[in-house]
Amino acid sequence: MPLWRAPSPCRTLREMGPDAIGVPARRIPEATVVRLPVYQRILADLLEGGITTVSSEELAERAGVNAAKVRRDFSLFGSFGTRGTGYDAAFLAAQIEHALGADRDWPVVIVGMGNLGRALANSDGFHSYGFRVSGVYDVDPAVVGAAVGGTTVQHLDQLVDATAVAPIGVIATPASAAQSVADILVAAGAEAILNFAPRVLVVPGPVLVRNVDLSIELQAVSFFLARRPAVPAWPDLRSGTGTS
Amino acid sequence: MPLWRAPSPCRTLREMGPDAIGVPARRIPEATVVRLPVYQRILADLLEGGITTVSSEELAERAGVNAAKVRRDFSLFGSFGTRGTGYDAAFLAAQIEHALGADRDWPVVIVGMGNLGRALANSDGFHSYGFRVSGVYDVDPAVVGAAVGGTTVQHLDQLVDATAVAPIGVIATPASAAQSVADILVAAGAEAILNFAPRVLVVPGPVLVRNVDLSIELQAVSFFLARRPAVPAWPDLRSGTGTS
DNA sequence: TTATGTGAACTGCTTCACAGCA
DNA sequence: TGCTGTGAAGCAGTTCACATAA
Repeated sequence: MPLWRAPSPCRTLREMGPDAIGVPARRIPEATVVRLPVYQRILADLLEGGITTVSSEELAERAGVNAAKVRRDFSLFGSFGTRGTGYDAAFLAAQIEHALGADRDWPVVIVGMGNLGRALANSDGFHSYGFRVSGVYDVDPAVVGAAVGGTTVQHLDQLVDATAVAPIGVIATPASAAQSVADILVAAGAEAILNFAPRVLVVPGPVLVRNVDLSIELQAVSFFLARRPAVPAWPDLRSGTGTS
Repeated sequence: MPLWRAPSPCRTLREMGPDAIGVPARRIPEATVVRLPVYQRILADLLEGGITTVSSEELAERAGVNAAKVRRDFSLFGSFGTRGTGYDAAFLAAQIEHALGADRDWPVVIVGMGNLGRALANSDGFHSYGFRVSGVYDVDPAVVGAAVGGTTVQHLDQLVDATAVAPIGVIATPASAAQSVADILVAAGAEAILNFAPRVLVVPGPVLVRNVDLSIELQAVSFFLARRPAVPAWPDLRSGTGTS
């Protein structure tokens, strides 16, 4: 997770004003937010397979969570299901898409074109759900000018106010450069920063920061393995829920 | 986050038996586990800067969390601090290192040598804290045989039981290949899988799975931005806590 | 009959506030 | 006096269990 849990405010629809279209005002738990993309992916798979209706149980199984959680998650946004039947996959997918803002255009700039930056710039996830890589930056002369993910790598100096048209900045630089890149992104008007560098960033209040640290998850793995009761050929308690 | 929160059991030290050396038996919350690497990083910085003692407040500020949380986190492992003074940075770092299992050797195999796989294989995080990339695999003939992160890329077919000496498998393949790679890793004896592919994996009970989905975090960003009260030039409530 | 939507209970994590110790 | 360690309170997220509706 990700990782560093954001204590984000997560404003309700009612607080949002005009955008709230008959949906009850609720605070959406962050835990729910990060499950929405998973449901969305599964619904897309189902639709592609010609399945038009799905129950909370079916969805829960595929998402590796429990059915009550699925129902609770959706109920936070309104009543999308039909009792006795389940959810209309297409309708549900559209609701989630809207909730995630995936029906809007989200230009993204990525700073740092090492392997990670290139992986991100080329990934499906950064070219769908409304996202669009509008610019990629680096400082290495050997990299500047190259074509990556549909754009040409520009020098970081060019970033000055590129974020005026790209509210989301992604930091994929080494840790040592992360804070100064964050400062540049903020100065250029970034509203949110997705930080892949292992550093805690300091940014002004209104800028949203989310951190993803690839090696923290690995360290969490070693933590759990280190205190495992010695590689048990232990009876299958459950098989199939994926996570855990 | 990382992301998909693992409802992991997180066994206590006492349950662990022999390894528990006078430390109180407590269940360590997952939330604490993922903070330990952050503390560890900060302590390393402090030590490098010649600072030998640190208070929970100082540490909290640098980690972007609150001081009570820092104290609670450490107290779960024992009483490491000195009242009136703070924590001995080196001692604390050693305790965290031990808790995370970073004082052991953790061979890791990585499957999928696209940009992400290469980023991981070359990253510091996979070559420190006890981790060691013992093998990297792919199926693309154009990639097999190349040198990456200190080893040579082998064909996936060679993986058969490489995990006998590498309990941790990392999946950095496209989503479509993730489940079959997971099956191979499990068959080869993997005890834990760190999955970067956007797919919920199905694995037998005792295998620990943690998922990191790079684009879910991006989608969470758009969720929060989408319901922001319209780019407020809004009074700094707080500046400096980084995450939010 | 079936499966949603939800009050209520529960579990887990965070934060407060202060006793206890250096 | 200063800062840790921790009961107790508070808050967030999950799960139960069932009323409700198709």
